[in-house]
Amino acid sequence: MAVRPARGDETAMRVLDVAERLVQVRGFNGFSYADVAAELRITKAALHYHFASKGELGAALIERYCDRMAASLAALAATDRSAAARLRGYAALYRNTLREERLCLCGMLAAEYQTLPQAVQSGVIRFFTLNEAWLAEVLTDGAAAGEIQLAGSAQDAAVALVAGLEGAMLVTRPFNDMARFEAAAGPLLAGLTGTLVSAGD
Amino acid sequence: MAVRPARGDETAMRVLDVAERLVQVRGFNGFSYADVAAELRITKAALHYHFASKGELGAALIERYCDRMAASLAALAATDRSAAARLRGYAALYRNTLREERLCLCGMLAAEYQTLPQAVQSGVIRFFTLNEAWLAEVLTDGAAAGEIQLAGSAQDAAVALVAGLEGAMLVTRPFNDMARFEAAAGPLLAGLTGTLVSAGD
DNA sequence: GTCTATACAGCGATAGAC
DNA sequence: GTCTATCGCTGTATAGAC
Repeated sequence: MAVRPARGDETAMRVLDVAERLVQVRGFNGFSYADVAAELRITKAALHYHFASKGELGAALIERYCDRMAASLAALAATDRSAAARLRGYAALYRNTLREERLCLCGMLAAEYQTLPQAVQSGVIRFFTLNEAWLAEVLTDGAAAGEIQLAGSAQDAAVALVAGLEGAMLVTRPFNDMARFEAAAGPLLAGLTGTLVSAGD
Repeated sequence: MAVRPARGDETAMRVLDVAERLVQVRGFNGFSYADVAAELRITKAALHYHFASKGELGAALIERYCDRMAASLAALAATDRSAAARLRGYAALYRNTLREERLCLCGMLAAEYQTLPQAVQSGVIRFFTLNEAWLAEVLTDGAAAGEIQLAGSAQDAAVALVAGLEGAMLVTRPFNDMARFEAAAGPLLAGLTGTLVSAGD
């Protein structure tokens, strides 16, 4: 089974759905094939048919996650005209994930990074690089249009944004209180756009 | 064995040293009694004498970590006169941890939160609360002295600071490049103090 | 593509000797 | 306080029937 299962492979997709949620909630070292199999009412052996090893499953998870994120970013760029609106839309992706009591898949995997199979590690790197590249472009455009005030490079600001949002999810979930996320995420955008952004924007 | 071992219990302290590093590097679900025992050249059974269960070990880890953090914060408050200097000192605590390729103990545990024994979960909450209370006081004092510009409440700014620093560690370690940490952490302080803070300050 | 059955290592934890 | 020995369970992974 390839890292990227065929789009029509319904069982493989269901496996990815369940495993993705389990990683986002419990971590890569906090779930097992047995957990996925039980939820789908199939056997562990059937799982291994679709994803021979846990590392392969992890790599496929990131692959799909990156694809979907790239699609979300493309949609954001197509919808929102202003850089500030694109950034608010970007933050909303994190907010919506946290609302389901999940962390970002790759934020979770970043914590467990030192224990991950090599293919999963490089996927994590790819995800962050992808995000920062998109953000840096939005920030560069916004700065050129006078919408965004950059203190340093656009790339550095992109890194700071991703770090801030990942951190906001991380320290919010134990308290189960979205107000903490807003307190942590708000200043990230406010500092760039020079505006106060209220919760839910 | 109590959650807080006697200060003179040398073996227990060595166990905590090793376990702490293992959790910070690999996570609570990424290390085992066997790992600790092998490193200390004792048996798993001896470990269980000092910490009957893994949950008890985890609780003791946080207990000591909170004590040490409280001591560091008290030392910072005693040394640095300005609020900005205290905040820089606070950020340096995170930087120094990351330099050893470790995450914050409780940042790591926050990622794994949903899988942790209850006693460990409440310890994580306690750690963040402790940090935010200290930061909120520094920020309040700094605002009163005109050193700090707060857009919202001091408590919200404290939450944002902790989130930003935890996130900076999280997204830096996979890249093994401290420049990423500086890019992510710099704006956190700059936004409060109105100054650009260069790496290493 | 899914099953039963199983291999084999590792896990947290305990009993009891010293 | 540390040991040997072991328990019961779960982990990932595989073989081979259907």
